[in-house]
Amino acid sequence: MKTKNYLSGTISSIILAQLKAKGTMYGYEICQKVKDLTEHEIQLTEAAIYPSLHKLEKSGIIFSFKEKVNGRTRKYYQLVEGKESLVEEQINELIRFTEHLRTLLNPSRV
Amino acid sequence: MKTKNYLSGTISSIILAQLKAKGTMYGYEICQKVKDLTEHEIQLTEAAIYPSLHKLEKSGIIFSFKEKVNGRTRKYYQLVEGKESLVEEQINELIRFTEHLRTLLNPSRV
DNA sequence: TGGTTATGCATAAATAAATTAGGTATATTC
DNA sequence: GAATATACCTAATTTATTTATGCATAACCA
Repeated sequence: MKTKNYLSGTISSIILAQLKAKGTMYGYEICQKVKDLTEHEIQLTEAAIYPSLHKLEKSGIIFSFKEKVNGRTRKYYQLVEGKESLVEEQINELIRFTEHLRTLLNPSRV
Repeated sequence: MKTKNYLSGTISSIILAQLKAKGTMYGYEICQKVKDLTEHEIQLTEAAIYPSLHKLEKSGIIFSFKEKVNGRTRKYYQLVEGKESLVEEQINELIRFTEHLRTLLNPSRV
């Protein structure tokens, strides 16, 4: 798919949805998860995800902590407590957008 | 909705889908149609659509002709014959993307 | 043991796209 | 005659991702 530029603006919501579902994840893990869930069609690259994670952390919606696993350092991310409704809102907004998009693209509409 | 940056990369496909559905349309009309179909939530602005239309025409997938209606000039656009499969492919690619996105955002997934 | 792949983080520069902000002009409605 | 709707357009700014790197360790395989 190469996902063209479709991802634009959606990355942060995708990240938040993964964190909401799993609780705690690290960047590389999120990339792999997205790949797995989309049959390798959506490739959330590391160059895209790390800046996005940093931005989300800076905004106070997620936080991180480091842990050493098998000699490699992992930086785990988690939703900040109390921000759940904000997260949900952002995800729902994007879902609503995709529904509108579907309407606009649907060839069988009236 | 303000549609944030969600639209990024989707505009040309939205345009093509409208032209495919209606046959012939002019820019302003496409903007209104998109607004109508999305309860005013997606606002395809003229500043976004005109450059996109010009680009599509330049690429040879659509063509235009002018017509004077009620003293105002309208520039109609239409899909170039023989490009239907290309158009369909582009629309389907975006539909497939939105389906993947839905999976990624779906809170009830496994 | 040496090379490749996988894991795991990160950033700088370039690119691409929409948004912001502006412009022109006619018709209609109040 | 003022505001709104119709109808086209573009330049400059902003913003985001992608391209292209970089570093480092672990695991696999030949």
